[in-house]
Amino acid sequence: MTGKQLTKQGGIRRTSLLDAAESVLIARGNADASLRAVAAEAGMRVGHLQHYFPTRAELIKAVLERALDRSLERLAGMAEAVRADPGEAVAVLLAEQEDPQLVRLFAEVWALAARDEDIATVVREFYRKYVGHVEAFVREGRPEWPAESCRSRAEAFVALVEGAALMRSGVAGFRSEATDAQILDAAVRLLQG
Amino acid sequence: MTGKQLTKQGGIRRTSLLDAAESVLIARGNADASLRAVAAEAGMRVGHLQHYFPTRAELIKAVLERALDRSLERLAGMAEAVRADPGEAVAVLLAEQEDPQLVRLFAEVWALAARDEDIATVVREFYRKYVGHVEAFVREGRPEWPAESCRSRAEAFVALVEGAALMRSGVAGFRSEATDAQILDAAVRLLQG
DNA sequence: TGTACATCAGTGAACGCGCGTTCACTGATGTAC
DNA sequence: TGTACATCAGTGAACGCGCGTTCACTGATGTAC
Repeated sequence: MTGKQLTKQGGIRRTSLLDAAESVLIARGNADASLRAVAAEAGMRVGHLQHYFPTRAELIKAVLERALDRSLERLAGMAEAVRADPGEAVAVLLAEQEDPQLVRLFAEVWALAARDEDIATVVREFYRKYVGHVEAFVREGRPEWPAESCRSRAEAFVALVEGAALMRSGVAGFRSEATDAQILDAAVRLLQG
Repeated sequence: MTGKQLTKQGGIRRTSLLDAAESVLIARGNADASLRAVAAEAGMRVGHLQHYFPTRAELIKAVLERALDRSLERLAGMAEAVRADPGEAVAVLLAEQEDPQLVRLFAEVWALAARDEDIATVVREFYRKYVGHVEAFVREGRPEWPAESCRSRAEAFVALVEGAALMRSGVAGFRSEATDAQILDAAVRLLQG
């Protein structure tokens, strides 16, 4: 896709193909997300889809990249909320992760990353930036802490939050207020001691 | 499979089919794990495989059930180690989760559970028992704590440990001693305050 | 403003391939008398 | 101990199907002069 020029209409079509592919990926999973299903969801023909994404691999990669970028933007937008009230901000983060579609998408992301080195690179880059944001939050709250401590706390925080998203979803079904409170407490403790 | 009688040889064959299917599932992922690949890995014909597992869905389910049971047995076997030194026991648990094949298998488990209600039931049951074991560890260490607190701490613990397994793997690549120490500290704090 | 032309948008048929499943079959093993 | 028979183990060909990809094509849009 790198060298391809898109008209205004072309850009719109590309975006709706990504939307369609994302929703098919969430609904059916990678194994059953066929180009025909994606094209149908977008109201296009397969050949037309291939005009924008010549191979299936390119389409899937583009879908995941866009979704991960979106997550990072959401996180970056939380900076002020964290400053105001870290506990409340983390609670909001956990609440956002209750979205079943988001959990399904991330389950696909992890499974694909574990197997496809191309996707794995994208995903590692995502978590590198994710940790970078959290590390900045930690640093701001506890400027006296050494850099390495901020980083490792940020990484442990991300591990907890990602695990919580998975376990609080339908996959494991940990959904009680008491559990949420324990997770929240542990998360905040990692952020600010 | 419920009503099928197996000879001694039949039992051996069934087991090696499960072994083969598990290793193909780990190596290729659910999307690319074909019955032909599994049969070849086991040195059998497809028709022969189907004698033991009439449909693909039954095979996959059996593979996951066996793998999850194995994980639970490993956990149950840790009871004494937890009693002796909880911190060390958790460190061992984290170390075991560094196995890339195990992480890949769990990535498939989560992705499948998020989509297939039959698998989801199996997985929820697994986590119910998993939490049960951890809850017993908490209770033993802090008998004065109320039951609900033990349970919610156990659930938060499992969320942290599962997230850590994923993030410490190739998927995110959080692999520093400092991060492991933070995770360990948070995990032990959930177990015993 | 008009014309020519390159490029992008979109169509539709066809390709070979690997898939899960079905089926009819033979050979091996265990069991009842 | 021997025979008959049911059941399990294993073979191999064939099925229809949906898949990703290729390709030659027409129509629409933008750009250069």
